[in-house]
Amino acid sequence: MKPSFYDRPVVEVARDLIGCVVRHEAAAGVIVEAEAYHDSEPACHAFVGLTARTATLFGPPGRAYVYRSYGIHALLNAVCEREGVGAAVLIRALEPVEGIELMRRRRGMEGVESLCSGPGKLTQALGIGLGHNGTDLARGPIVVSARPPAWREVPVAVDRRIGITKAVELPWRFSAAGSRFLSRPVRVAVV
DNA sequence: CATGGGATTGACT
DNA sequence: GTCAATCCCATGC
Repeated sequence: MKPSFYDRPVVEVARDLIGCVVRHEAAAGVIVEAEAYHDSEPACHAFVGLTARTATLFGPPGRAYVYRSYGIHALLNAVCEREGVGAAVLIRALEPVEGIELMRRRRGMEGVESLCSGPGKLTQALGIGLGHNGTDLARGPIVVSARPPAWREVPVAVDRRIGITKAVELPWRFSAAGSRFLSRPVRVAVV
């Protein structure tokens, strides 16, 4: 997707990313779950302002923000809104579509449903690491591209974000309604 | 300079 | 359901 796609309110981008494809080398999947984060609310890393850690978030839209979570996992985000605003969409789950054997080897499991059903799982399955922080999502090596025809009109469910302790009430989690590949079930409404 | 806390996962009771 | 693993970085002394 072009940078202009990401240079919009982060909640809109999160919703519109459902159904888009993430590829890294020989592995690819359709985004079935994503969450929005914005520097105006305390669950966002950028809430603390511009620091070494958040520099990518405040940078130009359309880049990858990759950080280490719980000392173990790498989590992938797409930086949104204009430079100077700290906002990003966390990619939380993919439906695997290509390189499934490679994903199985990297994850050490068989079931397709568990290969990319979580933000730390999908980076492991796709071979994404901290070295990808700041890279361009239009140029690669991680590439996000438009919805395939079958995903053009996918119904999107809305829910509260997962795994956070602040601003838990915001309905900023989006997912492909009824998908078997989510990190956790949806509790609320469908748009 | 020391410390505390995660946008998680997988193993275990 | 509970819990440990593990490390970067923001904060506070």
